Amino acid sequence: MSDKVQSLGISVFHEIKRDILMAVLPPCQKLGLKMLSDRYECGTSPIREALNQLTVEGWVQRIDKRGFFVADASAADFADILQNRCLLEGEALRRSIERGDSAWEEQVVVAHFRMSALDRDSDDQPGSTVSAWEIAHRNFHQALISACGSRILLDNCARLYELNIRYRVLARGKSRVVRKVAHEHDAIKDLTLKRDAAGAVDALVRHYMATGDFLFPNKA
Amino acid sequence: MSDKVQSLGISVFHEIKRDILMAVLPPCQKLGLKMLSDRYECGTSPIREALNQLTVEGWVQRIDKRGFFVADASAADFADILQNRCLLEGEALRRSIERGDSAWEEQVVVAHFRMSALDRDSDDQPGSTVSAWEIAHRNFHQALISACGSRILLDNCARLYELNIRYRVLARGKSRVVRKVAHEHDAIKDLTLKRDAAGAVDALVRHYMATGDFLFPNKA
DNA sequence: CGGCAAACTATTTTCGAAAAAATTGTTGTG
DNA sequence: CACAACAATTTTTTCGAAAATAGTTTGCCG
Repeated sequence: MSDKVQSLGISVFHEIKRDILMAVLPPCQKLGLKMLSDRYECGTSPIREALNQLTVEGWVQRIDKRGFFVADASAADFADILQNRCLLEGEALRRSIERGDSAWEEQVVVAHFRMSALDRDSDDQPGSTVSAWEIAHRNFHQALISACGSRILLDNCARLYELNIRYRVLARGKSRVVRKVAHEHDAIKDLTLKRDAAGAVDALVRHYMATGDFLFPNKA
Repeated sequence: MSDKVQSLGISVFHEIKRDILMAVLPPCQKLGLKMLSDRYECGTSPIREALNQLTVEGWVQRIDKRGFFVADASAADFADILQNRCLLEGEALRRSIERGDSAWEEQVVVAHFRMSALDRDSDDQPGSTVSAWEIAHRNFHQALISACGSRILLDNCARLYELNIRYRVLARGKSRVVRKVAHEHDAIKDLTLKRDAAGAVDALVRHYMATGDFLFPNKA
């Protein structure tokens, strides 16, 4: 299925991104060329290629002639990501509800069903791979906004969504209690299918803000 | 002032971006490594470095193992950029008006004044350099939203703004008449300084949409 | 002991060439 | 004449090393 024969630079890009996202490579970690070259078993050219892209996407910070570092993580940055997600996904959901056809509705229903099926088995072991639930959750949120009609908006939402996951991973362990989000997802799905744009967007935004308060109770 | 000793990859990044923006490198143009290596007088490594970053920013399209191309330009893409600019800059302006202090007001006044001073000398020769008015115009719009408080939002606005310029350049010559935008800028500035968020955002959005209709009268 | 410069080490940046893959061109066959 | 298989050429991708720059240690002198 997946293209086995793709450039090293591209596969290394995804590997490094995953390792930063899963906090295997912690914030501010120096990303030396030699170290990465050993770790991912390839020359420095593909590594450099990946790092350049990751820099633009906000995963990596570059200091000219001084090297690459994993992007710093802060409550302020997290809040910024959250705010922008609310703005962008809110608008995207509004447009999806306005423009979505029945095929889109089906997508939403299926994605929600698959995610719900995984809710019981909370397999969030602190490994280095993305859990099945994480993928299903991502697909659900993606499905909601998939009919918005704007490629740029979708790309930005996807980018912010991934940046956000890192904070969930970083905060994992700090809070024992697992928040119950299933009913929130249910509400978003139902309001969306009822084409209640204002209600659905409101539920989505509150869903995100609640997550934010949960991870960083101190800051606004 | 400017750091003379910066990496080749970084300077080439800006050069190629400028050439795509100024349509010296037209849409869909094949960007062969050898061709670029000759043109910008350096090895292929810095070129590749620049192209990877430009790909993420949306200036260049990459097809794995088949090379790089200048991103295609279409009325649909232009409309998408425009819509997203309205959404993002609208929100950014709203937040700026809410949060901006007197230093911000000064910035807006100064930027507007400097742009107005250049309005008479419309020096938009079809060269390969960005005109003084273009820079002043950019600064004005940047100043308006500079107090929004969100780095991510500002970065996205800057990116979309630049992507938008290319369409202005591409459409140049197709329409003889130069649109008069000075009074629109005046209105945006005045409403902003009056802290009339709704009015200012409305004026800003209509300003952008009018530009869109002007460049592509056919499409929505 | 402390500041400072020279020498040394480590790392990033850049180049040029080898390896891998795609594109083009050619020949032979149905 | 169409078309598939094969050879030749071009281009992308990757590597390894040279050049350039940053960081560190050493040694000298006030």
